[in-house]
Amino acid sequence: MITLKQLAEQLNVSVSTVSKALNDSSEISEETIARVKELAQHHNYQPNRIAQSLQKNATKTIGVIIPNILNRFFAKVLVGIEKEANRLGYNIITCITNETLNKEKESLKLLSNGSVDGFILAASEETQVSSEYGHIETLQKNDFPVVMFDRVLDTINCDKVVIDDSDAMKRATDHLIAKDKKNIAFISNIDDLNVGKSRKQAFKETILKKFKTVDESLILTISRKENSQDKIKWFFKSNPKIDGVVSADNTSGTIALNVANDLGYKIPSELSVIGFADEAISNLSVPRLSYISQNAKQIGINAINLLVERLNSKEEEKEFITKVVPFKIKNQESI
Amino acid sequence: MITLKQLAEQLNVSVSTVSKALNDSSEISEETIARVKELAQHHNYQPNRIAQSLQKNATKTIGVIIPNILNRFFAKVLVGIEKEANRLGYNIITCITNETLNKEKESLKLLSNGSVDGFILAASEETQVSSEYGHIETLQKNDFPVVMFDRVLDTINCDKVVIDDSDAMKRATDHLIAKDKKNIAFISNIDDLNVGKSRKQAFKETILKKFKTVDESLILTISRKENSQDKIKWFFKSNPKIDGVVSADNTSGTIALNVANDLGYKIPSELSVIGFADEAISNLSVPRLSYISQNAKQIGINAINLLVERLNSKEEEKEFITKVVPFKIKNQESI
DNA sequence: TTGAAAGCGCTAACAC
DNA sequence: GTGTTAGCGCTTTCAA
Repeated sequence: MITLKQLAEQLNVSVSTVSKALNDSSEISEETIARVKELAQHHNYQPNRIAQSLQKNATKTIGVIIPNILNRFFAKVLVGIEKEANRLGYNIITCITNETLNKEKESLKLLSNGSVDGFILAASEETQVSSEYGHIETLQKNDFPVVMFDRVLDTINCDKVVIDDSDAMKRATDHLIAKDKKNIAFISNIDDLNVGKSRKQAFKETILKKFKTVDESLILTISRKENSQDKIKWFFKSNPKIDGVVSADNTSGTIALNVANDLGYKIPSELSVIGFADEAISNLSVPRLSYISQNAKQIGINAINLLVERLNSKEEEKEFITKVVPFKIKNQESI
Repeated sequence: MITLKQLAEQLNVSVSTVSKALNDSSEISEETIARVKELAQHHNYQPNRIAQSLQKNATKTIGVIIPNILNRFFAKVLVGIEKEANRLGYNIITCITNETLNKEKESLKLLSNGSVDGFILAASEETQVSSEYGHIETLQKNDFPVVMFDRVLDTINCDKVVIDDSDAMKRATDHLIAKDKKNIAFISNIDDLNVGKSRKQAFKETILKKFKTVDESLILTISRKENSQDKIKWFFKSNPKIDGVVSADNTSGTIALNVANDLGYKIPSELSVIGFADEAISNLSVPRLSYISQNAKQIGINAINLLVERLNSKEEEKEFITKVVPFKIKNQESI
């Protein structure tokens, strides 16, 4: 990598002249600018980002803290963040917490040594259940802007991006009700998460409103250690009256459909299924899963935009906002 | 963020004393070290990484260039890289090329301005077909170590991590042959990729060796625009004699199984399926898919280790090595 | 129109 | 044992 100094020596001008020339300063003559730029081009000069960062006290880099990149939803959010960040001139450093509080703490601490200008964060499962937020508050005390998405902590005061989970679940359930389903089951393998809990809650409320009662035996929660397929199969066999399934996560719906189809259910006449998913996932079941799409990419795009706005107006005391990204329901053969 | 200078002022010592004390230099008295460390702790001092990077001319950051994070394989590799990188004291900056040559070029250029010490790279689809490698060679000329994985370019001379794709495909096919399958089909939605081509080639060779002939009508390639499920359904209906399926990617196998099950095939007696996948994917089909696991995480771990070794011995002229990570075959109900 | 010098936060050679 | 100084590559004020 060639430096300003080296360019200056070769051109027999000062470092500052070269710097100004490359930045099209009006102080420098057209001719010098041309000379400088030509040599810079020739040597493929690129300003050293680290030096710029030190000087400007801004790295143009964002820390993205994500619980689990194997979860399609988070992967998609990351795609949105990355693309939009690049457009805005930012790089992203990704940390995967693997749903642990410890890794989350470590990641934040590590990156808050000047490596990044701000954070985009979805809290880990462990953080949510432990209610330990000190590490995030520390960040804010140290003047790092934080944007939370999806796994949002109510007690933390910052910009947030979410979808209206409860409404999505309500709409999904209503969909089955509208198809005259009477014994609608709820399946979730994310019952330990806040999102999982609020989705379950919304499901129950919707059912309660319609049927005046909730049959708890039609609610299946699957823990991380259990095998979803086995458990769902057992669930159907134990509850033959089930005629509808709402899935709270992005795999149970697929599995439920495939299991039910295998068991001989006529879909959708005898059984309808809807879940949180996307087009690619819906293709993995026969028949195809009807799904609620969370617009994950859009969530990512919103998050990075909120963060960059915050960075660009660090002095002004703007109110924190919570952006609610609309979801979409896609109807397919399973309903 | 508090700085060395500020600490020095508060302690009435020089900046270098503080620096040395924090680094446990033997030049400094026990007592001073204790005083310095106490204040540092109290202020939660962390050395500014950017300043260190500038000084040491090393960022302890790695650029990871990946074609598509929604592909489970790449997501898993990333998990491996991230975890091991953290263990080794490195951060990673992730760029997603979305399979385009252009984004790949841009990402490499952007990060080679001093942002990272080296690169881990899986070439984009477009790069592979275009055979345009100049951007990678430029990197190497500029003394950036590069480790390629999976999507490896033969003409680039660098450390590499791969699995023996051909052998994996051969073994998978042999598995079906051993089950006395006579009309084994091949399904792929990655026929445009090098991996896809080599897997197809290996399949054909294995079939040819056994049956002395390859029935081209039993080879189904699905393009990005087509709907896999529709096409696979049509494929089965057009070729009722199929009694085995090998899938080259990580979705076709699942879809083939679910479609076949829906069409009434008895599995595995009438039809066996095997594909590239992992445990979570295998759970998405009924019955469960037998699969070839690529040990994606291990590939990532190997890649970062090779890179860091290279960084730690930049002067020595070590030979480039290609690490072949073993694959695993997991037998389940589909076979 | 150009250049000299200071400084971002840190380390390390060298003086005292 | 501690301090002074230079320098990593860059930007920016101020002086010429």
